[in-house]
Amino acid sequence: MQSIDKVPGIIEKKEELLHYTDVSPAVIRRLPRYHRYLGDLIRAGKMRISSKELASMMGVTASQIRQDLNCFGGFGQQGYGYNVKYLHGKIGELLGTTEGYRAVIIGAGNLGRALAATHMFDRRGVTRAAMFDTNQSLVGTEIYGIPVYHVDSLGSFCEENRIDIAVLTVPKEAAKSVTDVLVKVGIKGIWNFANMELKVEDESVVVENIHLGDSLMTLCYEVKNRAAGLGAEEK
Amino acid sequence: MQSIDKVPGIIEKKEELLHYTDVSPAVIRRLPRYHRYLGDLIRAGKMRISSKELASMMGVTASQIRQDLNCFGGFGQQGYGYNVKYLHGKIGELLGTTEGYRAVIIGAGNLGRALAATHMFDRRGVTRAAMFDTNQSLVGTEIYGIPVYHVDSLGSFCEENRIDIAVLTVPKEAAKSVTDVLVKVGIKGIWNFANMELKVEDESVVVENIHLGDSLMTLCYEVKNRAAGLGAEEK
DNA sequence: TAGATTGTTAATCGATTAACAATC
DNA sequence: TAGATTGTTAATCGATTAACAATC
Repeated sequence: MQSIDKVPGIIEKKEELLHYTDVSPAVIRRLPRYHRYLGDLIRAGKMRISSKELASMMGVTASQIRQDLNCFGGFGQQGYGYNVKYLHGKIGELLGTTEGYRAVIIGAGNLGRALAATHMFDRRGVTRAAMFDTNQSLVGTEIYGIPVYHVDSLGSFCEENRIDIAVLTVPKEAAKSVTDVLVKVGIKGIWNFANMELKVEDESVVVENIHLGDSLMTLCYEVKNRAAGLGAEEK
Repeated sequence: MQSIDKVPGIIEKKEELLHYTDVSPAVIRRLPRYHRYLGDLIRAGKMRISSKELASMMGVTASQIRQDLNCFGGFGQQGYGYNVKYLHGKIGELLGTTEGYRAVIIGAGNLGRALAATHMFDRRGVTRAAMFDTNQSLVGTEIYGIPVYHVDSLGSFCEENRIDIAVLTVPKEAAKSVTDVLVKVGIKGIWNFANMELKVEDESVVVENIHLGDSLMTLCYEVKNRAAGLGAEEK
């Protein structure tokens, strides 16, 4: 059997990760989950894993895992499986963790603070450069080590500091005007928690709308129907 | 043309909304979005809408809307379209807004507070009955009008008050033990914000795992690839 | 009635799974 | 070499779209 540490052949395969504009959204939405599980495996000290084993851990088919990964080139090795650290790193690269993205959080309310407090950003290689709010008693302070500025200075701050991503936790009413500023200064991505679907004309801006309410409703649907379903089965 | 207010025939069609165990998850995940748009239309004073018009608003096909709605029976009327209020109400029913569900929020940190502060719950007919935390300085207080109790009393509270849904905003480490208590007292649904995939053996418990980090990573992927894609097109 | 638009069936498209040859 | 497991093609399955008859 081969050494577990050294995986000859894998590292040399493909040095450049190109942009894959043709990969289906379904595949892309699964990548973070793979990344999470591989992170757990690293922490558990596991060095290699087969698609079969990972599949049974994740509750998906081995075929799907192999198919998904092969959208981006061969990360594994026949007869061996996948090197956990290597695969984790590669998926991380695909997901932009090595790009050094810089983010601002707009809105320093409960949700803004909740997001600021997590390690969600650093863990993914994203720097939280600043927070913005209209509340004068917060302006000038720091929240979890992140400086808070007035929203009025958002535009100039983004111009003076390279900012890639904006996290929007402002009230619905403020979202539009904040977005206009962000688009003007060339923001690349907006993570929108304002309770509305943000539409941006500029094609170079990526918007990810979060609708927690939709998730709650889906849960309620399942609760309602699970109960009914189980009741029916008992009869 | 018919009266816009009265939609003869529609109301009488199907009085009982049965449980639809065979409807695909893809359809169910779209229902909350329809519900949102219909809510907006009500607020805008619109009385009726065709699948075609709604489709163009939402950026989907009219076919999909009709197909989706027909999984649950006919909500529209040939030659007329859909009555906005009626359809909104029916989708709301499907999603359990009329079930009078009662929820507890476990964890009174930033995220717990953020969720407690929103109208997300009342708007969907869900009552926030109580919050729970281990922090003694919070126990006995109220947060946005919701009483805060010690986590130790979670089990007895749920037994004494009908609680359907638990919102988990506790640290990863605490999630397992809290879940055990919840399952024991017969919780129906768990909305899990702890940074891990919660698995519950008991088949009658529905779990909805939220992974905000996955969403952030997807955004980063798109930012990375959009940039690359646009660059390529310019050449 | 004529026009409009649904409900529903049929056709297409895409995504998942199975199978297996390639190869480590 | 033999065994294992990937990468990849082919088969299946499910979801979306198109079309149109039913009907308000």
